[in-house]
Amino acid sequence: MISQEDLFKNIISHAKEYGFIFQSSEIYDGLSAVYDYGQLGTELKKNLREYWWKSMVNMHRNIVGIDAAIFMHPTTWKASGHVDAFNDPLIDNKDSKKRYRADVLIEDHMAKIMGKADKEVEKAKAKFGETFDEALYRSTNPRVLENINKANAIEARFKTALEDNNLEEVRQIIIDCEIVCPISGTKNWTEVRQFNLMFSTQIGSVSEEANTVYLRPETAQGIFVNFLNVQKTGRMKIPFGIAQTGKAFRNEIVARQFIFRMREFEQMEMQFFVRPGTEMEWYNYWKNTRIQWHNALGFGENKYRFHDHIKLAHYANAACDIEFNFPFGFKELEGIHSRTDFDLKQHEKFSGKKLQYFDPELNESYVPYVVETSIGLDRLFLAVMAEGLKEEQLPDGSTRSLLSIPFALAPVKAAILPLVNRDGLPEKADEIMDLLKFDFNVTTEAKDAIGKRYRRNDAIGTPYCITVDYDTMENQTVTVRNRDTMEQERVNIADLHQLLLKTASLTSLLQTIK
RNA sequence: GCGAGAAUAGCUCAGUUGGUAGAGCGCAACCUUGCCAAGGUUGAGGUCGCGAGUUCGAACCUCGUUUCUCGCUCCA
Repeated sequence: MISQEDLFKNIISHAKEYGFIFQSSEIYDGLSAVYDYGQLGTELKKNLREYWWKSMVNMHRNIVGIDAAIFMHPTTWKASGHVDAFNDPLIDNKDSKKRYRADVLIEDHMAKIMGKADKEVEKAKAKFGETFDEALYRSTNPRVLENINKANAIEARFKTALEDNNLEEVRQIIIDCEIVCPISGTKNWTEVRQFNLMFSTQIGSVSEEANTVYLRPETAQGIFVNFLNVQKTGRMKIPFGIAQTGKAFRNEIVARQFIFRMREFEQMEMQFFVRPGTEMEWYNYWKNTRIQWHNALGFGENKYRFHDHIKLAHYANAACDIEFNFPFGFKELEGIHSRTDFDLKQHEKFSGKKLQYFDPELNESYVPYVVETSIGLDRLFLAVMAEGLKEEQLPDGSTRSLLSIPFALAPVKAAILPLVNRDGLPEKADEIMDLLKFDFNVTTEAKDAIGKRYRRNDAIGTPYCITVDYDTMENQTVTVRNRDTMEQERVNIADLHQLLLKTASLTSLLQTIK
């Protein structure tokens, strides 16, 4: 039995060995938390993207897709809250050289003070026993009140400082509260600085402040700013959705776990615009629809779970994650958020343009509410690799490396293999490839013993090995070997296309979710 | 960001006290080969992650650094 950690290491080395994923700029020692997709990884990733796109866009008559630019007007990110909310105030202790989040230090300090008040209450509780009125004691005892007031005062001051973006004041609070470094125990603090999680660059030749643009930290805003363009030109009627796949960029302080958290990653997301008041209904609809989509991959329902957010982001009135059981535990794979009208209202405010929909049924205009589904393509890729990769024990005692992913997702659908590399068999294999290559990614290979070629294809997840033998030359049939069962059946060459379509195409997978 | 571990051929890994760089698998060519990682011959591929230091001499010892993994931390 191999451990989860070993499994994860196997995934990483298998992904490299067979050309799924390479570290970025490897010959220069790599770039931290950036990865490249190789020849097979690109195919698999493309299939996953297409599975998502077809099910979300093509299979819903009221959802359309766009492809917004990565660069957006800088004001976009002021409106969205990213310029403020994506800034973490950081402070260093000069003695211990440790770096802390200033807001965390202050919040911990407040928690400590509140803890003192709670302790006082506990003490009194023990003293007075059952007759003790906790609420009354809390609101009257001077020592408890003092601590509560102290904490509230700090909180108010801190909140003001954050709202004014006053970093010096944040530092002053830390000094005034006499917060010490947990390591060195000193109050020798540096200035508070902000570490922006957005990457920035300049447009034009002069690097002035006004020309600073950001690489988008999420794709959603490209949809919100195009809301009216799409609604009007597409004559869309609420409820309707706009979908998009594309790269997003975050300058993570800690980016780890292979392709799970990267600085550059791909999102697949859909913003669904609904009549205000109906958002919870749609929120539940999409929770249900999305989990079904995941379950259609056949990894088992116990691999997924919902995680409802208790602490909601500033834009949301309901939010949950679909978590997947990765080799390193249950982690977020997809987010479903009820974003209210926050985003569109913000863009109205900052742009001065109306972003409203006239609802003919109600005979009134309003800013629609938004329900978002947002999934990380790279995380989905990792989930598929983790589920598929197996070291299988065979009855004869040997083992084989098997990538048992859904047929529809396989990078290569079929390998056409001449039994031997002569007597016209390779040419026959080429003929079969010409029949299939327009609709399916197929390969042909004549080198090495047939068994070795079977195993190589097992390792990259090819569902079928089509073998051309001497009978093929006589009666136009081939043997078709199933990747998972290793069993073979004889099939007419003329039936191969239909077989792949029915069992290994995206169409076949999409039909299971209707 | 902190702490721990790791880095030698495409992959998995040996490498003794500091003394000319190794294996298995894989890869390429040819031969052989009638269905589950077959055999043979030949060959390519490494300044041992990178940079300093110690030493007559460093894959090996010391320091720094990069990258990866794990645990904290963080995470719209």
